Amino acid sequence: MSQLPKQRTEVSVPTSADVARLAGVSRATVSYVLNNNATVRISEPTRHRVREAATQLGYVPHAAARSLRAGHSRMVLLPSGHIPAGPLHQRFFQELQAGLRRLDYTVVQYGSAGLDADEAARAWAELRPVAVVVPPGITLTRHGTGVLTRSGAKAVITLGPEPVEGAHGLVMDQRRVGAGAVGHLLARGRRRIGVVMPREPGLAPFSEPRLAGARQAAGTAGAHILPLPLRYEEESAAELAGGWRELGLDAVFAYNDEYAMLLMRALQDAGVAIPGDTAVVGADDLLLGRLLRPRLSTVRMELAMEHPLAETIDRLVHHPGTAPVHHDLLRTSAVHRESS
Amino acid sequence: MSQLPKQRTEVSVPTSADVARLAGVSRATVSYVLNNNATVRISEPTRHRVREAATQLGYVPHAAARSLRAGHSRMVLLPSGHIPAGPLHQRFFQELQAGLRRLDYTVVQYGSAGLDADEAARAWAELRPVAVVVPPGITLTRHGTGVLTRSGAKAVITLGPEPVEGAHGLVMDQRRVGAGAVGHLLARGRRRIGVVMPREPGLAPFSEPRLAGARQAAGTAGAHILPLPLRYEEESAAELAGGWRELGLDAVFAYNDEYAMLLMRALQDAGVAIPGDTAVVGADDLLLGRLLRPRLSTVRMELAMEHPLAETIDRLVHHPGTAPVHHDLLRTSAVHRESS
DNA sequence: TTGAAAGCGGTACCAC
DNA sequence: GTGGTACCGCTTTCAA
Repeated sequence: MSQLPKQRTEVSVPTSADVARLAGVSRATVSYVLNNNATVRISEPTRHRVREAATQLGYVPHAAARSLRAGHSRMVLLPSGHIPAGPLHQRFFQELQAGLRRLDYTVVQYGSAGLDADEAARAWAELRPVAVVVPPGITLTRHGTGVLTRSGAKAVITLGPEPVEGAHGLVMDQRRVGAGAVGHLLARGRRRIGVVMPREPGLAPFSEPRLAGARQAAGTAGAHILPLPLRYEEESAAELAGGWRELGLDAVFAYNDEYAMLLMRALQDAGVAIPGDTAVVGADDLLLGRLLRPRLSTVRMELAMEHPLAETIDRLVHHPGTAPVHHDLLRTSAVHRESS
Repeated sequence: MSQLPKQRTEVSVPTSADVARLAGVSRATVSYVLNNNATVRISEPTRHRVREAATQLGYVPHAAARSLRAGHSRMVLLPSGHIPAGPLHQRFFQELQAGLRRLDYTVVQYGSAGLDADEAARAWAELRPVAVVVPPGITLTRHGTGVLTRSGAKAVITLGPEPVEGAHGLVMDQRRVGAGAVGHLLARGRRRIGVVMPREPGLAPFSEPRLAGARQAAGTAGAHILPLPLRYEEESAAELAGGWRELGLDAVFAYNDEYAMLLMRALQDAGVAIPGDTAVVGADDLLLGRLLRPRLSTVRMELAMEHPLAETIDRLVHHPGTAPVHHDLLRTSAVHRESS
């Protein structure tokens, strides 16, 4: 465009060469000093000059250049979707992140909403992460797993409801949630059980298996299951509650505590007695559910991990090639309160 | 350790050189073809052979190498903390992310919990992002801003309650929330107003300014403000409610709807009439708040953005050096329901 | 139309 | 102790 000798309006970013020049040493020395390389002995005055120069220039090493040279990164990639995580996942990721940081990994969440499964896997692979942890709600295919491992990922771990071939599966089988809720309702003598299916997009990876689990539990007992689509809005709940008696249900598993609270209020407003006419069970054991009257019965979820996931990942990184392992981590327990 | 000639158990990751070799062309040609470079004409047979080779090898370009060569990345970094985002922020980030993706940026969240402000800024700078968007709850210092811009970030934007020198501030002044709540309560004739201060760590960046805003609004009207520490647990709420009458309050702004629901239940259980004895106001306008009886009054929050943030960022990236701009985006409106 | 080669920033081997 | 230098994977200029 311009004939000018390359505009220099932007102050150029200092490199290790700049530090070397200012300190009057070579780039090699700069690298040794700043990385506290123990295999080589550098005199104290030199070390000082290098550090001085680095801080003076505001030098920050270039992670990409470093990992390019090293041939590997210490980045653990967590694809993230658009689903607001429940309390279980929040705690889980919190811990995972803290654990990985302690082991000196860089944890990065990559927003993958709106990409199809294989596009997404390719996009992740471009970053050359050393490990990828795919949360429930994000689809990972067999092909995607292949792309990731072939691009150098030492550990590909899926947390989704379904195991994926080639990836390690620390699976959280959502069917347990449905089964737990329905089991509880059956034990309390209920036989015609509605199961709320959120209409909100993106929740299907959770709601479908929960329904399947509910059906499974009901099947063996000869009980009846009826899916009930519901939007997370008062009008939708009022509508569902309006036709409630015609449904002939004596219980409902409401997907989670939030939908349960919504539906329970609508049922009460429609004159349905709880738990007299209909028992209501949620899931997640939210604090707010305990504030209702009647107090909301719920399915509590916990993760059964012998070892923190961060350490498992670290082990996989050091010993790759381990045959994929599949564990179901989800433990559920029905919590009986007053609504069932 | 071992004398073996470098274990080759791990299949090496295919590079553009591998693709070139397989296709019988040079690396340059591979780059041209795979990037659809329009400035150079490559024959159709060659293009085909290259693409063929790439898919056969499962070639995925190395993002770090690419941006190293290019001298810049298209990565927008979103540091993230450990604070569960409210509905406002969730929507906001959802939109931001989608918008940035449409403009072909790579959006990456970087877990920064447990790092001090300047360590964190340095860690972000190592990734050489082209832009950084710092959400409320993450501290960015003036120094941190300097580190980021000197490392090549074209846009540093803070969303925190406080503007930061050197960074663009799309500020969300949380004082408005407190002021809105208290203004509403004053208008309804309340004069002795409690303000719930969550004891949970990490919420101070929100709760402190909300309290300040409450004080400000009360000050001009000669009303009284009393901070009320509260843990998000039933016992803590029961304790607070137990000594309620001695506090002599006729209203409470409960930080947000969740704390409001918790406290309101405890007050009702302690025999405090709502809104008769004490008015309760939350914030966030959660659906669940509408399900209580009395329905929870709240402060609704919205963002007033003329332009989507993604486009603003894109503009800043193309025209850096723009003087930092500070806008307060937060618009609040008190929503009167039944609890006040 | 294609290829050779330089160079982005950092690390580590090998000389001196 | 310290410096020279090759190289990681990719893009792009310049020549052929």
